[in-house]
Amino acid sequence: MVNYEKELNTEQLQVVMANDGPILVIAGAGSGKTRTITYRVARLIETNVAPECILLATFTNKAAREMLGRVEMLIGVDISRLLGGTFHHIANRILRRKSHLLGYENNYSIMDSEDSRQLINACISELGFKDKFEKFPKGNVVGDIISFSVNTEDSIDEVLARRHPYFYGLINEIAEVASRYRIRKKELNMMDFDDLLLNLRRLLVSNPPVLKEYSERFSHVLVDEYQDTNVIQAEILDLLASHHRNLMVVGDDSQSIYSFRGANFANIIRFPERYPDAKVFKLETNYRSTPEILNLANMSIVNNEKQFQKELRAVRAGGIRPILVPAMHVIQQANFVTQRILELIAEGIPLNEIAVLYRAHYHSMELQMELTRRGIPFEIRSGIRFFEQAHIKDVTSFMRIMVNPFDELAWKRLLMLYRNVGRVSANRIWKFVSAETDPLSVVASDNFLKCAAKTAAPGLRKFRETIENINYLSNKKSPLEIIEIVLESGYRQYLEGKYTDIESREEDLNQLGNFSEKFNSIEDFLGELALLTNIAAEEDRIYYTDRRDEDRVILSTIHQAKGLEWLSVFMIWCSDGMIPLARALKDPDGEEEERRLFYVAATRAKDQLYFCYPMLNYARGMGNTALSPSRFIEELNPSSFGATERPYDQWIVNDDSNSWG
DNA sequence: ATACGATTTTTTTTT
DNA sequence: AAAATCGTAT
Repeated sequence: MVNYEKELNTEQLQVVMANDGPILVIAGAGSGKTRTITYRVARLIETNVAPECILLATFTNKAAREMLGRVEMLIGVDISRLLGGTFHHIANRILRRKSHLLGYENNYSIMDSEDSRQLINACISELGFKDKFEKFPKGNVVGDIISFSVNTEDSIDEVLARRHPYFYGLINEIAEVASRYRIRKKELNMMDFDDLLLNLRRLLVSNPPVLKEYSERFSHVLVDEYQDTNVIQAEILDLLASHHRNLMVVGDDSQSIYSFRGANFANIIRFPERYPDAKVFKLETNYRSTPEILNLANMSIVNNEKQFQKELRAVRAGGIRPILVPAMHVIQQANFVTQRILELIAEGIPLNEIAVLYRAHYHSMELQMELTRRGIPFEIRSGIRFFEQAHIKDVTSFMRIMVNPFDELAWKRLLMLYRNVGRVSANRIWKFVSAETDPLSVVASDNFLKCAAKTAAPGLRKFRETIENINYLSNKKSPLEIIEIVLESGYRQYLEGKYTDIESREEDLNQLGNFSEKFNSIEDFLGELALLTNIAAEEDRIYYTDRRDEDRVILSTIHQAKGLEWLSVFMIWCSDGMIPLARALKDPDGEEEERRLFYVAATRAKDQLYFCYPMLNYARGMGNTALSPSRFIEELNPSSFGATERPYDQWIVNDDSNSWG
């Protein structure tokens, strides 16, 4: 038996022991939110709730896995039947069994953002808008507009007016693209990320027996990071919990930072209105940060108008005040951070207890160079995702056409890998093979070689060879085997010709192969692929060939740092225009959201917090421009304050060590 | 007409 | 770093 009284504080214990019924938990940063949910799940199971009757919605799949792992450790019960993960994962799990009710094949594939961008671009070309208009928005921009409109349930009209007034004149055309995109997805039996949510809601709303089945099954629904849910996700939860009404949502409105994808913290603010009988708990004791860090974070967030009243109390002993470090320019900023990291290492702080946070991926460029130069190992948690890298998508495309021979996007991607096969030939070949009942077997025919230009024939022959190797003896090959075959049949040479870092790319493919072994079938594997971000974050039990230097400094966007903590946190590019990001301020609620982002970054730090910004920045076309410190820092230091009242100290770096600037 | 390589532009955040 | 664009070669 777990000793709940001993392992939890009073606030947490009340939540864990609360009776059935709707529950809202407002949990400040570092207040033991994850711990509370974990113990609540353990408690439910100890009181004889079957694991398969519990639903746990989290922000990342990793978070779910970690919590469930801890539950198993606590109570020693097998809970593999408990459904937990992101909304997209949960939706996928349910739709795999039920999507035929909505007119999909159950083997639908999930599009990642690249797939979706390409398909939208195709729609734009097919409709002739690319030639007709001087400046028609690109696929990714149209994709953002469509997605935002779906996730907020605002019309395309409203989205354009609010976020892209520049394209307002093209409203009809954009709506036409959106509708064509929707039709094409359906024809291809594909769902994008938004479709997973939309279709789950539609399934539950339009099929009473399905709603009955799941709402009766899930006697307890628990949700983490509720402040970052959107309307559709909130409705899905309401539906799934509609029978038993045991819905527990946990979140912190001050940490709502995903409004760009439709998250609306009105969900958490209005929860008591939707569930008038909801019990409301607050976790306000912060175990993570020193009072100095917390003081700064609290002083910052009170500048937001829209928020729940709450007060985070520190329990830790006093430490040092956060430190503001103006640097001359970007290079000096990188030098300072690197220098300070070396000092921290010398003081005995482990590398993985140090993080550098920033607003946008490209803010880390100079620092990466400097860390590399000084030989400090680091891990980047930003930028392109593992499964979206070209070589990963190339190889998995072979698997995709094996599983679904009518996967147009995969076919075209593969064909264009070969010499003298471009967009036009790939289209022609696709038209030819997709007209057949078995597109894969026509690859062997003579006509296959002839349906494109003569110059393309050698490449197509090579493609045919690879397909034949994969289908050799008509054995169904595992992902691992397919990767090996693809590499052996010429892809390795292709990589060598195209990239400079082939070793690491081949290593990626090996990792992909190992990772695929965790799945029961190639279909399962492909089905989940698009929902994963990177292997390291998703699967920590994977075997790395080399774990020697797993101790690394973390470089991450603020968004990806959510929920994590480090002893020392550096926040770089703290200049106005970068945080808040100038572009984000176009939205009327942008400034408050950016302040929440600043708050999230600051509350990641346990002991030490550094804000750095360059005073001069070289911008293309404008030469050197002067930058001011972020308004979020300025507002902490009103002129009425003396130096001791200020929540931070300031350091002057004198750096004459380089002549680059 | 098509493919490809060189050049230029462009980066918010993510399932 | 990656994608879009442009010019040249086949």
